[in-house]
Amino acid sequence: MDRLFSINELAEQFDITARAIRFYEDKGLISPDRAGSRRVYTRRDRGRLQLILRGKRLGFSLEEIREYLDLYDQDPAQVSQMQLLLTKISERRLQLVQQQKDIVQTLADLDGIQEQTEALLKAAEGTKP
Amino acid sequence: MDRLFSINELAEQFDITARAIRFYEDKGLISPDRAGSRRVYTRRDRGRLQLILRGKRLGFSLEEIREYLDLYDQDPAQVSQMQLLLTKISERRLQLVQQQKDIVQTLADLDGIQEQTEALLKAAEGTKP
DNA sequence: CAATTAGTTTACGTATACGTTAACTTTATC
DNA sequence: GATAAAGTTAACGTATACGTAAACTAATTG
Repeated sequence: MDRLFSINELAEQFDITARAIRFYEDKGLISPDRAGSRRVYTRRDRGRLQLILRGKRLGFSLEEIREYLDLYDQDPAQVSQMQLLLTKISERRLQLVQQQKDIVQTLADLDGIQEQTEALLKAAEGTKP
Repeated sequence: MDRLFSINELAEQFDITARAIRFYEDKGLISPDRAGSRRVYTRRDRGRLQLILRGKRLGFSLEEIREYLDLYDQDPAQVSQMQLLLTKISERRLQLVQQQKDIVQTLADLDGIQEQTEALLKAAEGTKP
């Protein structure tokens, strides 16, 4: 049940290139085991990759995503680091809430344009037949 | 009441550089009038700039934003273009809805990490005093 | 065992989104 | 009328996120 994946399997699953996955590794976002020289990915690695792609869809840079992944990895054993962690979380939260507002506004805008366009289409239908 | 703006006024208002604004013009996202050689921005131009920045916050490329702005500009007089317009709108809508889901999921993740961290902080408080 | 097939590293190339001088022109101010 | 302040174009530089080609190795398959 606990499958392992090759780099090309993951690439296919997520519709990205193996090159991209290697690049994320170069930048320290993911660290698969090796079997000899071959990269071997666990389900956990796969989950990380999913988080990376979600971060990208949200418009974050790979550097920002790396910081974000660190939030998950932090074993918050050291109290000194925990406050920093909470600070980063609330910063990230502010960005995301702003994005939510932007999306709501943009979807409303699109609604408007769509309605106008559809109305004009209907009017045009009545004209020609 | 219908103010005009210089490039540096706009730059300051939106906390970006004049260079960025000129760059958006180079890429065809905005086309201010000129007074001699100086760029002069109307309130409408200002609105466009706001849309550009919103698009950026949503992670769209300038090229995508240009297409998006075209949705606003389209005088949908030609029926043939209207169907294309509606198609683009629904494509954009799919992206934004996916982003909404991503944000909800990510905020939930952050909630989890934050709760855990705060619980650990409280436990640590009880330990040392 | 020859030949795919899959994977590896290294290195250079490229699109995007500006930053940063440089050299020049207007416009405003003293 | 000199000088500063604001603006202009042109050109080169830079960080990010990969694409692409080369040259190699290891594993599988007929």
